[in-house]
Amino acid sequence: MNVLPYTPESYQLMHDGAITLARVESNGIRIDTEYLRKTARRLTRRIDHLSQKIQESEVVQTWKTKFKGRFNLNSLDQLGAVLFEEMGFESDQRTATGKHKTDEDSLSRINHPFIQDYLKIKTLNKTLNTYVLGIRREVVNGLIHPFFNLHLVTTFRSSSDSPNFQNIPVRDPIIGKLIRQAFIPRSGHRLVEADFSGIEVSVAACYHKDPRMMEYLEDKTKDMHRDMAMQCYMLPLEELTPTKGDKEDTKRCKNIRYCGKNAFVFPEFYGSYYPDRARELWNYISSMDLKKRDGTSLLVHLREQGIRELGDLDPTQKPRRGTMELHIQQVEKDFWEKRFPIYDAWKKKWVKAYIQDGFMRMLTGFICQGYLKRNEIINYAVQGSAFHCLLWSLIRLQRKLDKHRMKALIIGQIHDSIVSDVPDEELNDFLELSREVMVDDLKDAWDWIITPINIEAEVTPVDGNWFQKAEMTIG
DNA sequence: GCCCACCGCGCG
DNA sequence: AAAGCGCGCGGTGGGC
Repeated sequence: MNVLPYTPESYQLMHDGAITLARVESNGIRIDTEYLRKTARRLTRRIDHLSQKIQESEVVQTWKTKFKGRFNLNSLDQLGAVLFEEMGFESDQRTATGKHKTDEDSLSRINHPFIQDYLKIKTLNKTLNTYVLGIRREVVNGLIHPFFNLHLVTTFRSSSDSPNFQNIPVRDPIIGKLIRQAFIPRSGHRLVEADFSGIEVSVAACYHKDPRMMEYLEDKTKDMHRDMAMQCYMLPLEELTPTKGDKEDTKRCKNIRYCGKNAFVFPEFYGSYYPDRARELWNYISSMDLKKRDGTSLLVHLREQGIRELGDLDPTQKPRRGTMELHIQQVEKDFWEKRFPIYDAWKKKWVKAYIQDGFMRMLTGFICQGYLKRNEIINYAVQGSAFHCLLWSLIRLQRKLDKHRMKALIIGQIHDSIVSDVPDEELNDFLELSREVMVDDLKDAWDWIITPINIEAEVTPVDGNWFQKAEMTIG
């Protein structure tokens, strides 16, 4: 049986959302085109220089001999053939269609000086082509006008294109700085980014209502990501509690916590399982240089705890003793059976109901149907409703800005955050309005939100740029 | 010259 | 029993 994919209230949200986002698109985002021009030149020079350098490498020599006139440094197919068929490097990693994988993870296992330079060139090319040139191409009268679509995504989230404003680099500080310096406020303004903290975790909790998760969300002294990082890396709490005023140590703790969050907690929520978790947690130790306060690598620390190697990661074999694989298998079991059994039970119940009914209804009234995999059934409801919290807030914020005849402009949206271009003199009012809408009004409007909602705001200096955003506490 | 599948990678 | 969710974009390589 087919069901209308929306209820009247969810239809209204899409309708109001489309109208408000049209205004956001029309406002546009100011771009420093002169900076982009210079950056393009600099990047091009660096790429040329590095490309020159690797010409001497035996890999390129072999490559040219094999492919002659067809030689193309950007061809990953050719690179795979050179490395794995010609030069005899081992790889058991294959793509869905059976080709050798040539992503960063696979390539970095190859011990050859060429690889580092090649990966560097790849990153610089991506930065230049997708971001510097891609953004500059879209500038009209000093502004870009990214589209924010509401009709494309299966989960009823939004997407953005031309250019995509939802994937601007930020995780790599060097690349993030390079690109974000091009995003600037209008004269006398600041850029303000207001985002929900952990909205997907909160929304998920509104579905499953696991009491242990509720404790984590309600008690600000508790920290799930930190706790899981402790358990995964077998560290005492003390090792994850930064020494006050010590910036270096704060960063060390932050990095370990980051790995707990992004290599264990979120992937587990999305449906990953222990072999992949063990591998990523293990790789992060070297790539992020994770260490204890006294400077010993977590690899050494784990060895002292009896974990000497990663393991075979073969799902048909039982993990061996003394491996990270076995340890993380146990952490995973504890995670779902002991820590969050109610969450676990909800997942099973939710999937069973979907298979029985043929559709699911989100807390925001949107309806998903069709042939979905287990992980999709679990994740769609959470991802969609989390975004609807943002969309509802964006609509409401625009109404309040209009009502108060403010000059602040909403210029973009990134799934759980709102980006605005705000005159300096309106800053305090704007931040207060944002808090009012995203925290108070939202909870008043939707009584299914049974968890605390928190937001953070990051603000740039007047006439600064997006890279200079810094956190501002607004409750 | 255009279209498409695939791969890889940027973000939440 | 299965085993990471959602996007957009750039490049290659093949087909028309």
